[in-house]
Amino acid sequence: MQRNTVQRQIIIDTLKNSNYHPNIEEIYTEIHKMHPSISKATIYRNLRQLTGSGAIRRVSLPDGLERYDGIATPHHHFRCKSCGSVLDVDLEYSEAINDIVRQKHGFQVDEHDIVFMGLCNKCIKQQHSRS
Amino acid sequence: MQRNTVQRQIIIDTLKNSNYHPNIEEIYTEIHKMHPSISKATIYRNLRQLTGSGAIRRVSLPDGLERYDGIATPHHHFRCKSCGSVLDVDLEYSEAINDIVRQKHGFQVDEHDIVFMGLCNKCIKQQHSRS
DNA sequence: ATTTATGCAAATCATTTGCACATAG
DNA sequence: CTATGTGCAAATGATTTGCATAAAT
Repeated sequence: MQRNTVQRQIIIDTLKNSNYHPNIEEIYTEIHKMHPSISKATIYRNLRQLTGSGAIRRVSLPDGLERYDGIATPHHHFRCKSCGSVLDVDLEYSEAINDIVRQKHGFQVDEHDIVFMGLCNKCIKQQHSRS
Repeated sequence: MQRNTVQRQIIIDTLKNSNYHPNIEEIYTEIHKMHPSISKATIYRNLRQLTGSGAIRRVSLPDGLERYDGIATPHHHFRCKSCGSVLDVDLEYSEAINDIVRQKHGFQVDEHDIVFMGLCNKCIKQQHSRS
């Protein structure tokens, strides 16, 4: 049975309080400030475990480390090609699209993730001011 | 200027002839059968280069190695949670959804990837026969 | 009391890189 | 000829694991 350790709770809290989808390195750095005794191995083990149990979500994107998301409900992401930041997208999660794929291919479709790519607002502004 | 080497062509051909999105290990193994002198470093370098130039695509999925796709035009994927295979999804690529996100957030949205997850036909059958 | 989790360090696995040589243009 | 690419082996970086100890139930 899974236990409720101090370390695990700190990891969960850190993730819930972060809204920019940190990778393991960033999570470790953040936690290390207040709790320098928590090891990276523990963070790795817990992130894997929590992802498996559905308590948190992993966000896989081209390039870069895996990122983690404290929001467990499905939602979509935007990744800025310039600064690399990953933002939540306010777009209704469509069950209907799962059905379309199921009907076309016969697969059992449980979920889907969408990753949008382009330039974020900050980088658009910077590009304009540079010209 | 980029050159046209024998090795690069073999890597491209191998990818075009594969329709199941191999990872680097699988690409290497396949190439190694016929061309044992081609090194893994060369495959790494070329996959990176070809992805950068848009000649091939990288498919990033949770868990597992990066996969590569010889089809350069955007399309979506399905990943079987049971056997791990990655299949192309026959679903029209929608530019409209990019616009929706652009209008809502202000981002410049160039493209998006959708990954569906569930059980593939083979694994659905196996599940039934096991019961 | 027993099982699960932690911290550390070492091991493993994937990927990149330095370098001497080869080859495409 | 010269710039780019290759193969090899070594280096790097991320992640996992073995083990003794600690903590949760």
